[in-house]
Amino acid sequence: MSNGFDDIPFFDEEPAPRPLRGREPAPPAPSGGIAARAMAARDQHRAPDYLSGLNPEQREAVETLDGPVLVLAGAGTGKTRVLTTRIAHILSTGRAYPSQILAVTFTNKAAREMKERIGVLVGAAVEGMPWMGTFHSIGVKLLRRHAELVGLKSSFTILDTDDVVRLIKQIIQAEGIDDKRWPAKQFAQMIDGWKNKGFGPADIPEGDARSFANGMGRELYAAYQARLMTLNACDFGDLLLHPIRMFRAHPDVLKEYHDKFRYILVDEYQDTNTAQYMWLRLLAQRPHSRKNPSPTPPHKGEGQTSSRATAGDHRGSVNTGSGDFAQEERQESPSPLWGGVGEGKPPQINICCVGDDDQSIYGWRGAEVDNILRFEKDFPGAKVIKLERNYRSTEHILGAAAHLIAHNEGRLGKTLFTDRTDPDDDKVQVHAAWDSEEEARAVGEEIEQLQRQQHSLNDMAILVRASFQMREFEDRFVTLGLNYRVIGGPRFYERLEIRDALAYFRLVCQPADDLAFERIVNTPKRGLGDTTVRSLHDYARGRNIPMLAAAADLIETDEMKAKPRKSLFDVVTMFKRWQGLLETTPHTELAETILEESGYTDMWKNDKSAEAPGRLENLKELIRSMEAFESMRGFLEHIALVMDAEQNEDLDAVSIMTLHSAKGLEFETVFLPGWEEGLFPHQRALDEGGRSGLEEERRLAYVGLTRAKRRCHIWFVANRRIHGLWQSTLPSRFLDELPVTHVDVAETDQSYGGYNRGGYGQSRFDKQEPFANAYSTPGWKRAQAHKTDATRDNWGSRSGVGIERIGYGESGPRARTIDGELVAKSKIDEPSKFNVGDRVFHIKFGNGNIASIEGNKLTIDFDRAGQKRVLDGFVDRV
DNA sequence: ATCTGCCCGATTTTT
DNA sequence: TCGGGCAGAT
Repeated sequence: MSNGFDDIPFFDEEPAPRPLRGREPAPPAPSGGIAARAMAARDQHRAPDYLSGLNPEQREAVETLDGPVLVLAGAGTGKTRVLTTRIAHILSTGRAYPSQILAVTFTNKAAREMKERIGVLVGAAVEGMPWMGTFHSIGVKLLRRHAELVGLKSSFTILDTDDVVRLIKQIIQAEGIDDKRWPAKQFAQMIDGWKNKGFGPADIPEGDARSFANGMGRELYAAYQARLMTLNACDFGDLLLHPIRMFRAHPDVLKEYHDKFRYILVDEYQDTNTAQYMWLRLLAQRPHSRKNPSPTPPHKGEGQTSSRATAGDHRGSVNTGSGDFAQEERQESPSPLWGGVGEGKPPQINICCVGDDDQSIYGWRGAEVDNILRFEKDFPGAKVIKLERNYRSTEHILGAAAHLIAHNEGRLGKTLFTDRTDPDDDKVQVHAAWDSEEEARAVGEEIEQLQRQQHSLNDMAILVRASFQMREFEDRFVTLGLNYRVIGGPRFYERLEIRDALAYFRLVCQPADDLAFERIVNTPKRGLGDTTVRSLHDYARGRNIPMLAAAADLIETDEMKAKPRKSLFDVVTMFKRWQGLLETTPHTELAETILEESGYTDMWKNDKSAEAPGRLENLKELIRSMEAFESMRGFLEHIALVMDAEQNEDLDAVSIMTLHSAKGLEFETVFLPGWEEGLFPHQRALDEGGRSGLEEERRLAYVGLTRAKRRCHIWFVANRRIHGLWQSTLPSRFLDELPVTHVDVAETDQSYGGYNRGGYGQSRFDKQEPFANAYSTPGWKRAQAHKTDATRDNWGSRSGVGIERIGYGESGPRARTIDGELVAKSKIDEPSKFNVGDRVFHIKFGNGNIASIEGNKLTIDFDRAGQKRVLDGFVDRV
């Protein structure tokens, strides 16, 4: 079973015998046994430290250890605290050993954080929790152990997206399909989508199979899987699917894990996809008692080795099965796996899922909100605990967020509250700006203002919908000399030189890694061009051997011309040498040797381009980061799964990131720019996702709002450049969905873009408290009074050009028409009423002369503001 | 092999 | 509009 990859032996994981409550034939509930009663009594008088300070709901979530539990944890309600305390509680009550707890998260960051926080509670015991990690890292662990059961060797490599795309491209080309017409990238996404749903090649819906490359979808997918097998490689999806397949095919193995995992905890359950859901179900089920319908204490079944997985389980293995088994399982809720009707007490499943349906924002990448909505059906008798007491934000922020999210249907329904009210708290501020440049400028000023009041930049964040919005803020902050950091930009591991170096290391550790081979065989240049690689490739494929092995063969023959043959000989010899050093030389030293001897570092040393020194620096950094690992293999494992680079924490800087990457974070002050129709909600979400797309966007808005602890500023602009074209935009419908009681329409002392809602203010979605009412607040009225005719002309409906649609591309069936609303749509064909040289006045930029005219767009040299491009509606002749 | 010019596309992102 | 990717030329 153990294959030498894991240093933790599987069967020796459990510490020396010590009576476990769970192993005794005692009833599960703490109301029964003597020990339990004693514990309950003790709890009443002297609850353990870690329980004090929990509110009643949190405490219930921590202490309900028996049976399925769903914790609906709203934003800022102490979710992580509950999760970590629950684990501490399980451990300290002796319910399970650390190694008997399966705790799954989505991201490495979450796993790290959880580990840290449990460490604080239980000390070194956290080190004994090998089954805490991401779905993928646990999947890898399972697979390394049982690789041979799914036809892999335990040394398999994990391919990242880039490798996958290159591989698929090869396959598409090998099939003689035009890879221009049928892009590999697109197909990689399709495969990813199928894998998210748990579909193997045999399982994909006929329509899907047909829609790619004239019906070749299924064949290509199968060819891809076959190729992965010969490469001894997995993609990310396989890290989930292979274990599922293995568990289905080998109930005995599954049973080992059933017996092992006494408690399962899942973080961010709303983000699970179908494959993850199936994976969890397999691990959480207790099929033992189906054979034996009489009520069985959960942990009694130690000796029931005869029990097997249910027949339903064997249906369609992931790769070979037929039919849509994911779908089938879906429809069976409550599933017989959980102990169906008339079968007596359902088997006990100590699974605890924590999540928030209102923060489900990853539907587009396969997450099924439905998993969380269906929890009670899936796990009959589940206890659902709502955490609604928020410890993060002001009442205004919570009020705004709650009112917004209430517009969604299909939610489990929570309302966050706080009892900390402070009359000094700011309401949520809504600001209008002329264009995105002004938006950035105004946000910059606001930040400087706060900075003058001694607020740390680290406490501020700008959360955007799409990353192109970041640039303008960056530009502005560079001008201002304001520190900022962009979170979630291009990553360390994605850099060319890092990927090259990793390819060398991969090939040393895993000689069958053809993708790595192809990447570096001619890097640095060795005169091994396309022709050589192609013949190597063909030879290797013909014999079904790795390319490195093929190279070793071919250099013995006269297949090749002398020059490439010599180069190839050198490559093969180098790799043989390095492989020999693998076990004897310290891995960091070996890494340096590899990069030196291969000529890779020299390649960059001889490169006189500006980036070269930086790349060399990155390579050094790469080797430095290897020091933390035991071996090169260990390092590669880490890099495959944990591909983030640490940020510089010391710097005091404003964070700029997307709303998606902000989930889980909090800041004193949050800026939410770009609340315009078409951008947020994003047009594509609307077009492709319809109603549910809109709801996901709304959840994204909810996530944005609830990141703020004390101050939240929302911005929308009148004009935004999209794909190089200036488009006039409408304020986001989400603004209409904010409650007037918690929101202020802010006046800025900048020139602002006043905005007249006209008939539009009648919210289309909000029956109760339309935000339009805010426009009768004193603040707004004052703002109105400042408006000049020039602005009204263009913001109002008088000039009546009208805008039919916003967003990009062709107008689709969902394009909105707002009668007589708003103007300033770019119109190239109509002659301008202005002439070059005209003296004009602009509300924001003052007086200037028209330098050129392009349709309704004017380039004006302003006396004070310099040259700007503006729409003709915004200026008047002087 | 390296450069140049043309064409396409253009949310969100983890593992 | 602007940048990345790729095909074709040098």
